[in-house]
Amino acid sequence: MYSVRMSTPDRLIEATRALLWERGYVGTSPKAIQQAAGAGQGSMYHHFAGKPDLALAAIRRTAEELRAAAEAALGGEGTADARIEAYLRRERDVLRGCPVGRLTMDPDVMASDELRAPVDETLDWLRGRLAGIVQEGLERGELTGPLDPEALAATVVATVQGGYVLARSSGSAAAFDTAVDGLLMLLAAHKGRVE
Amino acid sequence: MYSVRMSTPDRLIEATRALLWERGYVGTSPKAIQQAAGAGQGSMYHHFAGKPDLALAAIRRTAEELRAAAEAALGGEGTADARIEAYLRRERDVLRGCPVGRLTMDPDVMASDELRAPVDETLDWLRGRLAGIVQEGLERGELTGPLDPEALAATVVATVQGGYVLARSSGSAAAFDTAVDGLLMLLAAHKGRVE
DNA sequence: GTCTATAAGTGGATAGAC
DNA sequence: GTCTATCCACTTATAGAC
Repeated sequence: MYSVRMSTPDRLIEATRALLWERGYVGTSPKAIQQAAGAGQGSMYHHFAGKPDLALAAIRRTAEELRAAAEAALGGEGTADARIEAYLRRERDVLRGCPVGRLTMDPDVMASDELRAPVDETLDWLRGRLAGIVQEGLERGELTGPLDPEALAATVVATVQGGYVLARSSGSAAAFDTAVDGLLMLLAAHKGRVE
Repeated sequence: MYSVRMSTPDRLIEATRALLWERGYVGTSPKAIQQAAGAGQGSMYHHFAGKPDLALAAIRRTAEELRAAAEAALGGEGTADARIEAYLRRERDVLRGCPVGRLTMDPDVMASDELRAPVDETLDWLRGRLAGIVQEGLERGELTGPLDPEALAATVVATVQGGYVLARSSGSAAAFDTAVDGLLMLLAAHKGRVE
């Protein structure tokens, strides 16, 4: 039950975000959303056309938040390798998984172009942002080749997404950290000299 | 509808495997299983106690198959790095995702110790198997340090699991391959000399 | 072993009163 | 804007006949 100080649409969106994160789209019912939001049936259908419409609003908000959190780590002032490490080590609710990435395993989300778009765009933006940082690092001598920026960026994002899988499977956040440690260990061989 | 030459329990298990892979546990109903298996309601409940029981049989079979497929690539004769590369590049139904890993995003699977066990055990076995190969590679000089076998193994598994996420998100298997390319590129710096 | 009947509850929504 | 009533299909079974 979200704060009464939030508007009903906001409470509905926040409840949907939490449920999508925890149970996915298929596992989330309008009824569950209404109960979590403290809103009635009629109220929900007054503000949103239905479950897909509400899910879209929730997914967009979650995607935007993820982007902001990633940018906070990636947009810093340090060297390329330091910013990538900051991103990899940023605080996460590891056992809950990635609120955006988990949607890729949801058949109904993937079947809808509208619902799928924010997911695709977010992960794509992240890869591009990381690739740019790697490229920059190579140009500045903070990273030394041979290193393909696009490939490294994809590996970084994949390690994070897969780290969530390992953590949830084992029931321990440590598995995520171990995967990140392994990636940073491999990356260490490509650190350039500080000038 | 599976081959009539399969026993009814087998057809039910195979149908469940396919549906779990595609739609997850939450998204799979007994009715859908029965239709895919060409079996009636009564038939299904005669052979299995219910949905969780049938899912357990399906998950166990899928886990065993995954293990066999991984071992086929990892148990070969080549150098450590060649076997890891063989594992990473083995043929996969990339856009369908990992039939075991996707279950970690299923709330009902994670909530059940019985259903979760085969998932955890499979990914854990895989990590251990890879770590052993890395260790062996270091001892034989096929790989050169500094390289923590456990961490590298976790990164390899995470890259694969995350590669599926990237591929499904973008709708293209190429995203998986790019993530794998990035990992192999990083690993290349640790290849020892062939004696 | 397989089939049909039955059932209480949920899923996802529409209609109309307040 | 929010509430209650109503709807039909689906979910996840159980019971008992064949």
